[in-house]
This record gives sequence, C-alpha cells and structure tokens, in this order.
Amino acid sequence: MQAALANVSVAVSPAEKYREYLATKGLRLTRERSIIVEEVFAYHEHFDAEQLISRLAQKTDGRRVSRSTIYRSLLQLEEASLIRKVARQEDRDVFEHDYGYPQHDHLICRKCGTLTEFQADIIARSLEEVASQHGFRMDGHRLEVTGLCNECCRPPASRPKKLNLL
Amino acid sequence: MQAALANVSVAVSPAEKYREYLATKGLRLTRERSIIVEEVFAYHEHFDAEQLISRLAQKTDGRRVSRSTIYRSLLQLEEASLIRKVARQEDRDVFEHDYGYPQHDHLICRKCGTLTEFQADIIARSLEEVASQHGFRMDGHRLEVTGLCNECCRPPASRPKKLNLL
DNA sequence: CTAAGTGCAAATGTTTTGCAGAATC
DNA sequence: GATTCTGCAAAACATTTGCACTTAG
Repeated sequence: MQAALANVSVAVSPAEKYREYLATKGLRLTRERSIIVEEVFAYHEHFDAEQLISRLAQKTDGRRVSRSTIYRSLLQLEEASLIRKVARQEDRDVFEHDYGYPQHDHLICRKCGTLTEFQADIIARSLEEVASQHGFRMDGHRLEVTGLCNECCRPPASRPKKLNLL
Repeated sequence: MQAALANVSVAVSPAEKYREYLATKGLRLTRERSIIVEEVFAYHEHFDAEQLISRLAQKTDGRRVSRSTIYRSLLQLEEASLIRKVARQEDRDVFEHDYGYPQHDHLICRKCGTLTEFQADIIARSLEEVASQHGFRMDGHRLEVTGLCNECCRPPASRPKKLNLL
C-alpha cells in the first residue's frame, strides 16, 4: 500500500504529494491516478509511457487504466515535479522519479541504451555560477553524457559497421 | 558561396566535410545536399527541420529541396558530426552546428524558449573524470539548463499563473 | 547500364484531443 | 446538479519510408 516509503528519504509519499498538487488545481486523486502514481513509484527504473501502459495492462485485477488517462497523468506528475523527462529514446520520452531521489545525471550508452546514474556536485555548483553570471534563474537541468558503457566497449574485436551495402 | 568560413576556425568547409563523410559511404555530394549544407551553415542560429524547410522553400531560384531529402540529409549531417541535436522544443528536434564551433552548453528559458550558449570547461573536465570512473567511453554530452532568462525574470510584478480556472 | 538520389504521397508511431457517458462533490 | 474523469476512437504531428522516376559515374 505505502510503497516507496521505506528506503526513500521523503516525508510524504508520492501519492500524497500528487494529491497535494491536484488539490491546488481543484482536482482529485482518483482511483486511476492513484493506481498510476503507485505503479510509477513501485520501481526506480527509468520508463517510458508505453512501458508503463503495458505494466498496467497486465494487471489482472481491476487496476487497468486507459492509455489517455496515463498520458494525462504523466503530464500532471511532471508538473508536480514527481517525475521528469530524462531523455528521449526511440522516439519516446523517458521518465524517471524526480521526487524522493537526489539530483543526478546520466551516462547513456549509445549502443545498448543503458542509462547509468551518477552524481557530481561540482556540476550543479558550476551551473549555479554560470547561471548567475547570465542573470538566469536556474530551476533544473538535464545532462546526458553519451558514449559506450563499460560492457559495450569491452570486446574490441571487429568494429560493428553498418551492413547497408550488400 | 563559401559561407561560414570567415570567422570560424576550420580547415575545411562544412560542405567539404560533408563530401568526405559521404565518400566514406560511397555516396555523393549532390546538388540538393550541397544546397542543404550551405543553408544550414549560412547562419549559426539553432534551427529545427521545419524552419530549414521553409527557409529552403522560400528560395525563388531553383534551390528548392523536398522535405524528405532535407530530413534524410539532416540525419547524415548528424552522423557526420556537422550538426547535433541540442534540445527538443514543441515536439521538434532542435539542431545546431557541431562543426567549426567550440563545445558549449545551453541555458533554456522555459518561458520564452530562448537558447543561450555558455562554455564551462570545468564541466567537460568533470565529465571526463566521471566517465573514466565508470569505465564509460564518453564521446559527447548534452546539457540543458532550464529556468528563466534575464528578460523573463525581470518584471517581478505578478507571477504569470496559468489561467485555467475561469 | 547500374547504383545512388529525389520527390511524392502514404505510412508510422507517439502523444493529444473531442466527446459521451460515469463518477464525485 | 454541476463539474471533474475516464475511455474510446479519431486527430494531430513530426519523421520515415516505399516507390517510380531521374540522374550521374
């Protein structure tokens, strides 16, 4: 029931925070929205809309939610700063938890697509400085570092060239 | 004719570099591709496919190129490291020159959408370090800093709240 | 001649939206 | 009783692709 409360340093559950956000807009935490938040925060992995949709579609109990509602809810969760877009992969927006987890950035393997999180305070600090120099009021950032992950640059055998030309 | 060569520290023109890239694939620098590279490098502003398309559509001379060819060419220019995606705005990929310009990152105003470039060597250096710690072979990064630009946070009059509720 | 290149129109795939009926205050 | 919600199907949109025709080595 109160998932995602155990090993996370938050005072309020994601669902509760969602409820608060909705309240400020005169909206309600419905059964569907509640199912969605809980599913979103049930795992800390990155996900896209389609994955969330199929996770919810597999539920055998009555916890099925329509595609539209899921998309609508994702927008709200983002507005509420519960989740945020981290990247775009295969034409899909990729989300991650933005609530209850420390700020971090990602190493994105351009071969296998794996997202690896890392933390570097110095970056946030540098950005504060840059922003203030430009009179820019920073409220967040997204940093994607691309390259090859440990796994994918291991076998230096033959370069995997594209096989277009017969 | 040889635009973008004057104030840029490159040995070879973008078109020439494009030609070289194409050559490695057994492809040619056609009239259309040539028109596209030149238009892309005629200005240093950020752009999306649609903008490029309409810029080329306005040409009164025979320099018109089809939408498909432009999209196909953009892919190649990206592959060739002549341009790169910097952001995604209004559901469109935004590109910028990646050739002949120093590495930099962007402040993105979430109100007016302005992209402001900045350079911070310390970030690149930090990333090198982080990458090596993870056995990650970095080949680039994208950093979008979001917030309000100088202009947009100037008038501290009334907070521009969304006018949804009547 | 053969392979690459183009333009067109149609397809794709994600995300959004209009609407009618259901649920909630 | 009015307003918010949902699910459905259709729409919107950027981007990609199949195809027939051109063009260039």
